[in-house]
Amino acid sequence: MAITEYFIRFLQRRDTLSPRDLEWLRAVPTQHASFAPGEVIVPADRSAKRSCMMLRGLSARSHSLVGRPKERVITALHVPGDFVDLHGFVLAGLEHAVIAVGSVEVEFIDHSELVEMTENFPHLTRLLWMATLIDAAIHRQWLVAAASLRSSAHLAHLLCEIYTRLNAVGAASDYQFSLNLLQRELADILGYSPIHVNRAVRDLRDRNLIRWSGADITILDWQGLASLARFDPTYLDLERQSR
Amino acid sequence: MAITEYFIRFLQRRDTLSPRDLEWLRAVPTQHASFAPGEVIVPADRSAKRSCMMLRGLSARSHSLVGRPKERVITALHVPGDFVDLHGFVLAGLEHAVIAVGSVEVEFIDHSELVEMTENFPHLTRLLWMATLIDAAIHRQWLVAAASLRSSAHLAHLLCEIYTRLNAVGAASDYQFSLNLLQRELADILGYSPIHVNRAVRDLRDRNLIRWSGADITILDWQGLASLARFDPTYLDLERQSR
DNA sequence: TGAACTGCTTAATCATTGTTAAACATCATG
DNA sequence: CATGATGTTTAACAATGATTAAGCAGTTCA
Repeated sequence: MAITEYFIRFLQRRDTLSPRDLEWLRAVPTQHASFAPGEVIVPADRSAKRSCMMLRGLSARSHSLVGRPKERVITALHVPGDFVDLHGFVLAGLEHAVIAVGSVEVEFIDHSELVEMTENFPHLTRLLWMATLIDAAIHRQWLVAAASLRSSAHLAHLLCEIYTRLNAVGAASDYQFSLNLLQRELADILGYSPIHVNRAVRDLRDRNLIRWSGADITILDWQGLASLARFDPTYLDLERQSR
Repeated sequence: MAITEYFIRFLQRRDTLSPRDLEWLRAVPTQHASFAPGEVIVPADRSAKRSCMMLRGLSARSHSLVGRPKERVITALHVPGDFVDLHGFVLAGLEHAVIAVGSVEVEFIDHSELVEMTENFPHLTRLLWMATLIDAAIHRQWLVAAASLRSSAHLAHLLCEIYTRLNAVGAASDYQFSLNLLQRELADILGYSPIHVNRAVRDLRDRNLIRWSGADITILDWQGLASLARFDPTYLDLERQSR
C-alpha cells in the first residue's frame, strides 16, 4: 500500500494527477514514525532536513509564548493527508513546533527528494505550493472566525472545518468523527479559557447540534451547526481544476 | 528605474539574487495602476489572470461576512515590496478581496510571465514560494497575538510588525512611519470595536510609547513597545541565507 | 477495593470588551 | 464664516469571557 494515499486523495480532490505524478508519489522513499500524545514531531528550530506528512491522528502547530513558558497558542491542526511542514523546505525553518495530539503516525520525506521533484515535476511542485497556500487560507479563516464569532459559534466553525477536511480525504463520513482533543487543548486553539470552552460545548449540546462523548463526535444537525458558524468551505479550495 | 525595486529589497534581505535573477526581475513587463482609498484592487473572484505587487501605500485583505454585509474582517496588511496575490497564481482564486487603504500604487504581472519564470528560474520560484510562506507565518503570528495579547499589547504588536516590515524594505527608518489607517479600520484588523481601539491608542500614548497624529506615527520607546507586545521578529524570516 | 490522578462540569466573582450616545476636532465646501 | 461630513475622544452601561474554587466521573494502580 502506498503510504502517501491520504495525501494523494488530498490532491485528487483538487486536481487530476498524471500517471507519472502518481508514480512519483507512490515511489518516493519515506521514513515512518510514531509519536505518543504530546510528543514533539518537528521542533521549533531552523535546520530541518526533511518534512512530514500526516498518516494517522492529529497534530498541532504549537507556539510557546515568550515570558510565559506555561502558556501556548495552537495556530493550526493537521489531519491525515496534510503535508505539515513543507514550510521548512522553503523557509529557513519553523518558528513554532509541531506536536502530536493523541497518538500520531507520520511519514518523513527528505528535502533532497523534494528538491529533485521541484526540478522534474513542475505540476506536482505547483500542487505542493497549493497545499501550503491552503494552509494559509485556513489561517485567514481562523482569523476571521476569531474576530467575528464568539464561543459557541467559534467552536462550531472548528468542528465544521475539521469534519470537512477529514471527509475530503475519506477519513470521516456520516457526520461522525473522532477528535482526540482535550478541552484544555481546545482552549489553546480557540483562545478561550478551558472553562469557557466547556460552556461552548455544553451550549452546542443543549441546542442538539452535536453529540460528544470522549473523543467521538456526531454532528446531529449539520445545517444548524454550519449556519451558527457561518461556515462556507470555499477557503478549503475543494474544487477540482487544472492548476 | 526598476518598478520592482521594493520587492527586490524584500528578497535581498533574505537571500542573494544572482545577476540573472535580478535581470529577470528588472525586465519583467508590468502594468502600473493607481487606486483611491477604499477601491478594490483584486476582487474576491476566482479568475485572476495576473498578480500584483505593492509599490506605494497600504492594502488589506478584506473578508466580508456572510449574513452581515456591513461587517468585514481584515486578515492581512500589505506594504511596499509585498507580492500580494501570488495565491491567485496557484490557487483557483481568492476567497477575499484586496482593497486599497489610503491611496495605493501597484504593478500587475501576468500569470503567463510567472509560469515562464517557474520553468526557467527555479531559485526565483523558491523565493516567490517563500514570500507566500512568510505571509502564512504572519497570519499565524496574528493568531498568536489575537489569542494571547489584549487591546494595548495587541495594537503594539501590530505597530512593531508594520514598522519592522517597512524598515526591512527601506520604506521607514528612525522609528517613524506613516500609517493611513482609520481607527475603524484598525478595529477590523484587531477584532475590536472602534471605541476599544481608541482606548488602546490612548493607553499607548499615556505610557509614552508612541506619538500618533493623523497618519504619522513615531515610536518613542521601541524597547518598551516591543516588550509590551512580546514582539519577536523571527517569524518575518529576515535573515539572509541561501534557499 | 479504594486512593490518587486526570479531565469534565458548574458556580461565583471579577476583568475585559462591546454598545449606545454625545461632545469635540478637523476639513472641505457653499 | 457657517455648515455638514468625517473621524476622534469620552462616558455610562451591558455583554462576554477569565479566574478561582470546588464537586463529579472515570481510570489507573497499589
